[in-house]
Amino acid sequence: MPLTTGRPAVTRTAADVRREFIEFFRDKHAHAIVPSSPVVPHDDPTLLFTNAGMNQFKPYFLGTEKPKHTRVANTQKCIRAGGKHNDLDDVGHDTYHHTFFEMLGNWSFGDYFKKEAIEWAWELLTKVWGLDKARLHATYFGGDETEGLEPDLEAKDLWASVTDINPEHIHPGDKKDNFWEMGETGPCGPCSEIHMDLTPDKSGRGLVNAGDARVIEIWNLVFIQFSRGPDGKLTPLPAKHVDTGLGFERVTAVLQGHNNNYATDVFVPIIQAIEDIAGHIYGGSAGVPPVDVASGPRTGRDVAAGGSPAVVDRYATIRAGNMQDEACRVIADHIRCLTFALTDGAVPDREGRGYVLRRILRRGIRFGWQYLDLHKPFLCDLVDTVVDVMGEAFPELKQNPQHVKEIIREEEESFERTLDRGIKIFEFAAFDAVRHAEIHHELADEIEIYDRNSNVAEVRQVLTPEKPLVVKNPRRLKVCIQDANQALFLKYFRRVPVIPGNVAFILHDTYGFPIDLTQIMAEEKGLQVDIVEYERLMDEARERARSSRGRRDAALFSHPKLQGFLRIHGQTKFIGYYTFSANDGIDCILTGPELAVDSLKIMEGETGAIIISKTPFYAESGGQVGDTGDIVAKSGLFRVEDTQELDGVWVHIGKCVSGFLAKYDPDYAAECSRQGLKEEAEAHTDFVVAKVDRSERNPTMQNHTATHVMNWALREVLGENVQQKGSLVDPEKTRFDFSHPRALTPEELARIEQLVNEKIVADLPVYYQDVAQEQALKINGLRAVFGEKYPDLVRVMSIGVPVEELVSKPDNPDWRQYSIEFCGGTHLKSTGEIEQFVLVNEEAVAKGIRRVVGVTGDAARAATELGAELLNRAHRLEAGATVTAKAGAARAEARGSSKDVIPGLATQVSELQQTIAGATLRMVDRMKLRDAIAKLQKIVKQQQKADAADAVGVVKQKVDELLQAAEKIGETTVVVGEMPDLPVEQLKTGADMIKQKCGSAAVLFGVRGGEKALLLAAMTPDLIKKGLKAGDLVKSIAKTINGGGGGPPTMAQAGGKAPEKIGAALDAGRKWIGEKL
RNA sequence: GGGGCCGUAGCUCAGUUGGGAGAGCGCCGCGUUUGCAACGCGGAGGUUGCCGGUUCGAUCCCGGUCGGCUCCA
Repeated sequence: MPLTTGRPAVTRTAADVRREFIEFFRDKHAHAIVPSSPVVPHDDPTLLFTNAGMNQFKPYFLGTEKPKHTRVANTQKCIRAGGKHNDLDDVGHDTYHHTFFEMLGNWSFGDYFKKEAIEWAWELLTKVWGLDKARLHATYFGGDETEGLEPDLEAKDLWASVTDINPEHIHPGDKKDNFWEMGETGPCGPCSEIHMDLTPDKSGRGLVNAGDARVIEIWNLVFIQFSRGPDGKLTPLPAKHVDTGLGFERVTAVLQGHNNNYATDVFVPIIQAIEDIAGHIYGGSAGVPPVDVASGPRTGRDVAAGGSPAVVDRYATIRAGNMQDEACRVIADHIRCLTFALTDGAVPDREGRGYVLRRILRRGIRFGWQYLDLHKPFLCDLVDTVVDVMGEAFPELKQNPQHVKEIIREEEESFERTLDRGIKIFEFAAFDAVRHAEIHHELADEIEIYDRNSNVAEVRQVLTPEKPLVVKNPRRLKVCIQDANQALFLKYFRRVPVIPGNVAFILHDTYGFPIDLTQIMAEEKGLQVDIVEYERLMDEARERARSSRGRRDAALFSHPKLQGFLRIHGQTKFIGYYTFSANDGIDCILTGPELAVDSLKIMEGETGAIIISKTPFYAESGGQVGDTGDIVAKSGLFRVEDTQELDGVWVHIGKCVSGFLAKYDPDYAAECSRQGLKEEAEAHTDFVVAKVDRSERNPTMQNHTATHVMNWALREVLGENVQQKGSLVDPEKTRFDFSHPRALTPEELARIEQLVNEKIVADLPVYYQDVAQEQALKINGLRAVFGEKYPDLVRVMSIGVPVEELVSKPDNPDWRQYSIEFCGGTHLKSTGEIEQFVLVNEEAVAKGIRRVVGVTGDAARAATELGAELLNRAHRLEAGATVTAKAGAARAEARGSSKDVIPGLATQVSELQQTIAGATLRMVDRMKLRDAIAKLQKIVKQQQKADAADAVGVVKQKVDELLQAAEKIGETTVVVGEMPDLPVEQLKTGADMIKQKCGSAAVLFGVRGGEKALLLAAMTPDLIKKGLKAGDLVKSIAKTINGGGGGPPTMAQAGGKAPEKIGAALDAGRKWIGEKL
């Protein structure tokens, strides 16, 4: 099946394809080559993963940034999983869906357009790569009446005129296939796709865009020429762009003569590595000559290396339904995805993109586990192969593969535990289901259920076929896991020979056991899963999650109004670096539930957002929170609670707290004037004053500048490997996440604090200046966030040395002694204004990532003082406790009794602990306090133990005394008397002693304890039979001591608030016993 | 962002109308046995994650918090 007409396909490797694409656009058509952006978009929280080549060029299309080059080409690593189009479940099942893939692309930003894009694509495919023209089809946008869009005849004609494509191979396509949009609004335009016909006889004409695997799309040429406004209308763009995407894996497959991406040298080495680990032969022996016994069994290597054209490549064979092969494909795909994602800084986690990765990872493990019998970590061992295959094109893979492997290994081990647990639960459920079926069919019509751990048959329950048990509370499942006891199965499971839906659901929802694994395991045992019920429960759970969401930010981000606004008014001018108030007319007022209503006015009590053309309010960015403050008009006051920036527009979100504010609109005002609405007219021509709340902004600036100094100090103390992973700066604190393998020691924390405070004392001036990115990146010691994308002109901030000096001598080694960062945030004039800095927390947020929290100024002072005071308190307690413990021991010996040697120590320690938990303290102080409290708790424990030992002696003595004074009624000893104020357990032991000694005894103790009274009663079994129940006794006399009580017949207690009535209560008790006996 | 589950002895975990904290394994001691495996007897080991509330009384009920697991968006 020759797909090309040029030189033999086998000689062109994947690396050749990638290189030839790049060379073609660079050398022949003057494109600048840019590196792939990371697959994890650190700067775009709305996007899970980079899922298209255009992601990094989005600002150019939107017009918010100017491109450096007008024509660009590259290969972009992409991950498609977890987001809108989630084909995770198809991966491996077919031969062309991937979680990770490369997108080759060429772009024009207002440079060339349709003609060149079409001409060059055709040139590359047919002339350079020699693809068979008879197999290539092109599509163009066929127009759409509802949109009022004409067909893209320009593209159609170009195909016919600038290429030599068979005119019958040019097909129109509808809006779904041939009109591309970036989102609800924004740049869009018709596109033209190139499809490859893989049918043996080149008869695939009719299958273009039919979703048939035999004719696949390989290249999409998008012509961006419109912008869709918020009203849904399309307006032509002044600058027209080209955005193309050529699926690297697909085109490589085609060029190597395959209709199967896994047969290319992109995947074969990985599949071979899997074969070696699993001992499975992919593609089986189909078409492979018999094994040569003398040279041993064939391995994958032989075939790939052999390259004998006579042999059908078994990596190209698809054995439908062969799950071992499918597992190999799944694993090969997933390990590529994981290696790239982890390399670019993502980490498997239980939420967000980390969760998507975890799912991919687990899917890989599961396929290996289920179909290839790989029950030990194996994915981690495949990382090296991926690095071998891809490391040349993506050198970042070679940086630290060991790290990637470790993360994967740990995940594999933890999933193994999950599987183990799930399998146990499943097996009990399965056993139960089978068991019940048998009972139902073969055995008696009545089953006795015995209590566990009891050899004597104590019948608890009798089941009959007419009275099946139904699971009332499926959570009780765990009972069955621990007890290999059939009685409990019967108790908790339905009598049906299927795995109940709720069991399957809980396995999935709570224990993370994949449903299809449950099903497969059930099939193996000849059981079924109640999948209908399972799905119902899943839907229910989904509905719960869906109904309870709704975030303002998300709504705002997707708000189409702002896009339209941007075009009319342009970007907001931020003037807040040096000024804190501005005078301007209101450009736009947004109100309504999702800020969706474009209003003329905002009234008192209404929440909404205000947009003005210049503002001193800092919008949340670079970790610094948005400013708060007021927007003041003559007619009213708007309180700004948060400031956000969207594509260059500053949005002041808050509430109108008095009067009203009106949009600046002279025309409307004139209209109002004509109608005699004077006040209204004034409001619409009023300039408002936007004032930042300094009481919040000042500490925020303190914290932000401190963050920079701290970032520098962290590297000084912990080394070069400290990479910023995130930060949050608000008026209260600075929170900073960075890569570091272990917890910080108290010494390190103290050293960091010290370095920062030294810089504060030195009162270094803060400098900033906009510098070309290229130039700025050369500065020695400059800190940038890994993976963050910066504009071409960056704001460089440096502390202690002017930016000009840095730029003039970028490689000066001294620069490492200064904090130099890219930053758009607001800062102090000099470090002295930070006043003081302390670290108040240090913790792990993910493997290899630590988080520190620091405070400045007054908060730092307060934390330091409080720490000193609490430490003082702890030390005093400790000193006191040690002394009194000794004295107390002596006294206890002398008196033979001691309830509490150090009065209130336990309470004081617990109070101290509570204070610490909620307080802002220096981390080093907190650590010291923790140690001190641990010591104190030890003392408390020792004391309690000693007390208990003492009490036993006291109880014994007291019991003897009471026994001597006890009266005897018949065979029964009646012991009624007062006991010392001891822990209840000790008193109960005393009552037990009496019961044991006497054989038949009624016991009633009374205790006076400060403001409380306690009664404790106990009865021997013979008396219970006679109707003397301890519970009844205390209930009947509890009211005497102004309290209440109860308990089982053998032992009961009551409490009350009248200790002086103990005597009376005991008398009443004595009388009660006497009457009953 | 919203759910679910778990936290009890060194380990694995039991423990329901709320009423004196348990089992198995492991550990220590003694015994049985030619020895091993095994068994028998005895013992140590607990702030029931932490804080608060309800109650005469909380491992148990309620609220909060910390940590682990898990699902959905």
